[in-house]
Amino acid sequence: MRIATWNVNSIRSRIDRVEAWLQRTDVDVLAIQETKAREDQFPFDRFAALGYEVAHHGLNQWNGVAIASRVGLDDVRVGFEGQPGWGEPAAAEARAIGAVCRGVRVWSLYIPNGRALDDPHLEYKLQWLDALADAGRGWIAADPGAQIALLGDWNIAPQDDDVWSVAYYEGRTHTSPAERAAFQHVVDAGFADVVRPHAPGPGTYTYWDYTQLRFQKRQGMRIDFALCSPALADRVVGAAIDREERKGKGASDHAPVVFEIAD
DNA sequence: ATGGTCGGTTGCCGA
Repeated sequence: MRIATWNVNSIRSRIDRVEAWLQRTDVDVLAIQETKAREDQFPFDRFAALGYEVAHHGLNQWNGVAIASRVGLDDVRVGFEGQPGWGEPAAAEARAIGAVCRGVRVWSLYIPNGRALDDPHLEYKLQWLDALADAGRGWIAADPGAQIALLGDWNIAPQDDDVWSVAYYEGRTHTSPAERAAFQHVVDAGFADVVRPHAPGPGTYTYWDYTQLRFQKRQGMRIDFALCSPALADRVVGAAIDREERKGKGASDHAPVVFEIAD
């Protein structure tokens, strides 16, 4: 079974690209982030025409997460227990949706950006990841054989090799010790990055800023990850980052990340 | 050359 995660940066503006990509890549499950659409705006029909069922959670023009599957989509969950809110009053954003696809509990996650080191959004990001780690630890404790995939845009580059320039990110979000520690909390809860062993760095990225010709200059970041529970990680037989999809007019600023598990 | 780019409830904010 082939599973992928992709921050599409608006499903409505990217639907032609997503459709073409699904047709040529043969993935069974796609976790999507930043749909930037309400439920009534999501192009469910375009996915149905390709044989994919979709569970989507979108509240407004921001965030938005979905799971498209052609191997079943059961027990859909919107958000996870303990997921922190944002705003005044604080409310849960559309950043997490889960579903069981052929026995695998798939989560599509859009971790808060953080915005700046001195911005309250950074504390929100850290709390969000700690809550996810706590929830994930509980899921594995309840069932050590659980097949769980935490997929998405984590907005953190865990290692120095994951950014084109360590110096550039000094004083910015995504590489700070606090953010890296928060990412590690999820790893420590039992979830392993199953892509890195198959797509090692340095110079291996999943995101390139639209500005400054970052893609053309190969100046990116690895911030999109597939973290799997032990039982699922044991089944992974391959993985790749589809850098080709970042090319050309109309591309998302993120590339799809794909991994394959043995049946 | 003090800039450059996308997206959407666009003339501003979030990424």
